[in-house]
Amino acid sequence: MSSIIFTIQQGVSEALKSLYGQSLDAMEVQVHPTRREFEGDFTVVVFPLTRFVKKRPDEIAEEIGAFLVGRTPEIGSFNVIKGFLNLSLANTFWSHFLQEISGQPHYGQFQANGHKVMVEYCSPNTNKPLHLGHVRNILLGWSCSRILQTAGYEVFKVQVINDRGIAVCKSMLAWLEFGNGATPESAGIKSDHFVGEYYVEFSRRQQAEYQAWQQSETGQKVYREKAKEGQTPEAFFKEFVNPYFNEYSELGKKATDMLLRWEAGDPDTMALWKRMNNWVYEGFDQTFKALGVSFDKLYYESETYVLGKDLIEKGLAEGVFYKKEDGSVWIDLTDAGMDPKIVIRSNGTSVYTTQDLGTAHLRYEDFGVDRMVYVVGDEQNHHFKALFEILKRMGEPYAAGLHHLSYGMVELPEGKMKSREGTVVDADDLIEEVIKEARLNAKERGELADLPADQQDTIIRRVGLAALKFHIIKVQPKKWMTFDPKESVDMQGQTGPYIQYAYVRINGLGKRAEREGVDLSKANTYLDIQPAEREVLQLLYQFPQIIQQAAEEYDPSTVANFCYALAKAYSKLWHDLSVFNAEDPATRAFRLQLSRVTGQVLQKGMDLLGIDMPDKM
RNA sequence: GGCCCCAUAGUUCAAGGGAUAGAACGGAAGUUUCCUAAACUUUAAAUCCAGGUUCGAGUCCUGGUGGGGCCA
Repeated sequence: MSSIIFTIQQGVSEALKSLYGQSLDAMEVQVHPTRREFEGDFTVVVFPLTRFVKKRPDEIAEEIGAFLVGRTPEIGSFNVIKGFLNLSLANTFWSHFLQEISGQPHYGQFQANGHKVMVEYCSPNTNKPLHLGHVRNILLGWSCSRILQTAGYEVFKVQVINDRGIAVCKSMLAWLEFGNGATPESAGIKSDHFVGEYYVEFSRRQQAEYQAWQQSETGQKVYREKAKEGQTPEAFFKEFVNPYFNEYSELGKKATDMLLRWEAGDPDTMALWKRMNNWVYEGFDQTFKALGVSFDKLYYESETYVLGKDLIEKGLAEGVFYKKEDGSVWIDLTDAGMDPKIVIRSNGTSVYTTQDLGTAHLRYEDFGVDRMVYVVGDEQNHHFKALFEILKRMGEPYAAGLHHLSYGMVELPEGKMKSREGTVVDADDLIEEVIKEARLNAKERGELADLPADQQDTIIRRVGLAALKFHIIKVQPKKWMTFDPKESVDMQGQTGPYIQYAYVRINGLGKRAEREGVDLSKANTYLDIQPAEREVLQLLYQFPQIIQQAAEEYDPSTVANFCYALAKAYSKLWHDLSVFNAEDPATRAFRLQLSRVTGQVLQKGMDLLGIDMPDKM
């Protein structure tokens, strides 16, 4: 299907030549869908043309309009408002369009483009369960990979699991000291939550330890020696938290010792580490499954944190990096507007950037991707800017295809989530909550009453998750968002279930048409296209461009908003016109076909967001 | 100190330099002998401030104000 937009652009270009003897490249002509409140399908913006043609914009518009209608069969009529030339396409164009996409069950799917892209998302720590922030990350990552795949890329989904470090050791230590050998099974708690409780337990114990220490002789002595003049004990000890944990805390020392034993490969420590991490993974897997997401490969920080040093050596030899007298290694990024960046400390240890360099290189070796997308929160904007710049200077072959899909923090109506204040919204609780709400709604409506319990459950899950997922993903990634739990379970208005509902109505029609063996072959004889039908057709026409745009901008919210617009247009059609009970067979056939394609596109669009459609609701 | 991001109805979100800034929730008023009312219709309500560029600015530029982040 050649683009009608390009046809219009070419037509305008020819009109300029033929009417005014001016030449303008067709691609320069501004054409966009006509706004709802005006009549027409596509609009040519004429204002810019006054540079070439010394006439009033509306005069030029009239002349070009007449020229186009005369020689372009797809264009039926036109109207001019100020400098806007609104073109209405012929009914036959829309009729043909519908016939065409009716024969394409995969309308919107692009041909493979030969590019391979990796999408990294989620990247949790193994000391506590997933929370609302991870949910936004996971939904964005999943959706982005679906969109890229549909846009023609071969996609690999990965995550890096932060499975080592002091935080992980804290959970381990707390379990060892206070766990009495309990297991998730014995405690009857989901296994990642079980481990998370020991992390919390550690913090609690250490807090108590600090309180006691403040009253002790040592604590008092430190206060007398180190407090600033006039500083109250409360203020001083609040500030002194970190030095305390590092220098005085018994538990802190035990945790640090454990980290050292882990680094030394102590067998007991390794065994404990593996055991507890496996509990966490088991729990994560349940959450991933509940959210309907998966990964092609997992990278573990315990394996990747040693990477990168050899690349630094190579870069040193090539003059990308430089060594200071103290032995530390740096890269000068000042001409890219950044401060010099350290990549190896003077004691020879590496920094986060170093292992990220190594990991990127490893992934390239693993998959041969020419693009990598990192779905990571915006607090790391600077980190990725520096990382990408370094990879570019190292001459890595995929360096031009790196992208940080940066997303804003999720806040609650009360403000930021704070683990210390216990206001973190847990992912599993959240999922359970929306499903509960969906169940309540379903009961009230009673539509599912005849179905067997397991089918009801499937539907209720889909509806609940649609509410949650759509609520999060409709917001542009880079925007910080306020997550109101009450609104996230809404099922009316601009929500996932609203879109599902439009689909379910269509599904009902389709089933009935099939049951009654309705003949759709007369669909193409219907030409009296109504405004509500035309609006749906216009949106269907945009679908491939929406996918392309979403892929180019790494922005699933584009697709979410499109799905909503389409569902809304269809709901309007449903209200204004009869489909099954249409006046004559041709009209009915046309509307059934239009409905079927709309359902197909809604399903495909929502699939790109990771949202499944129910048959009934 | 340096760099980056955000600011739109009461609230949560839209708006590829283009028309009268669009939805949803909440508020007010309606629609069901007819394909599922999780729907539809009507209504009140917003671009942080001051300059500038442009035929045209929520959008681009400069300077403020407020909020947030990052780098030492």
